[in-house]
Amino acid sequence: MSTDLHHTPESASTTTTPRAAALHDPVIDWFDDHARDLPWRRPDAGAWSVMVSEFMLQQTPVVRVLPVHEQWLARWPRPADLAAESPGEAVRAWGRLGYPRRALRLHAAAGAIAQRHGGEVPREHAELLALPGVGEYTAAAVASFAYGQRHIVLDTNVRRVFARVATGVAHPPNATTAAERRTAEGLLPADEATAARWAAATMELGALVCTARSPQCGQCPVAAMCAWRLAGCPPHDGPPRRGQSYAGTDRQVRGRLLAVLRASPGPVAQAALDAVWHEPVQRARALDGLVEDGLVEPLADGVYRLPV
DNA sequence: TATACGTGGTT
DNA sequence: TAACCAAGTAT
Repeated sequence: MSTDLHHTPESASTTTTPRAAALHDPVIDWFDDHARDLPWRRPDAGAWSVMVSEFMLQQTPVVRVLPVHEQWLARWPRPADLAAESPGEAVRAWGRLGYPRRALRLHAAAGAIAQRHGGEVPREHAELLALPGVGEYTAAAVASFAYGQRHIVLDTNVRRVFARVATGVAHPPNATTAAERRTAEGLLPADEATAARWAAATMELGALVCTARSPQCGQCPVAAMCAWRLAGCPPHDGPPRRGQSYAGTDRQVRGRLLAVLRASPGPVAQAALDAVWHEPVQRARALDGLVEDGLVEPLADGVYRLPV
């Protein structure tokens, strides 16, 4: 990894172009007027609130995260509070947000924060990245949103905005590329506080206006400067965007099995799990996978429970 | 780099 | 209605 990936204040002001600077004010002004009032964005929201939201928002829409986030912060207001719980309680409280391994990783991250960071969410990008379940995006997001630092924050919304505004294509590539990182660096404001605002603003613009299906270009503050619009809004021409199959997959079986475990306050008998899926080989494979992932604990005599 | 990993709303 | 989409990470 090069130092460029850290996006430190020292490293990037040289790459900001005048054209990039012309985008900053309109987008940030738009954000001032249109930003949603989300709990993790309020002035009294701490880094822990931001971090919990980022875990929950990985591949999950805001509207579904809202109530669960509120419950989590009320129940576990500090990382150490969550760390003191069993991982199974985290999985149970995760409810139907999906990808329950995120609950396990957030619980593990809380443990690491309690143990290695004095109970405070770390400020350093590298320290955040070292936490379980924290990747490049989440580390940058927490450092930027919670601590006001200057980082490129490349989530699916920002990538789509930049693909259109800067690159002139309808959609970003399937996986984040070095070219996208260069584009993002070139657009990132030099000033730290402005960069943090820019990160949140571009994300919100992608979420509310520059959407995947039917962008509201009439509401966009930079429509007149958008490379994609100026090119006539050409349709996506790259490789097909990989869909996520679900029906009939192990993921669906895992979901059903875990739903039974979550609903039960205590251990569950094999028969209750067998009832959720007819095909025994796939059912066994899914259950083994859940055990392997630490989401389920096998007890003696074919009884299972959430991890303690 | 490609794939596995939940869930539910929208078009 | 089947496909697409949603603040990604780990392997």
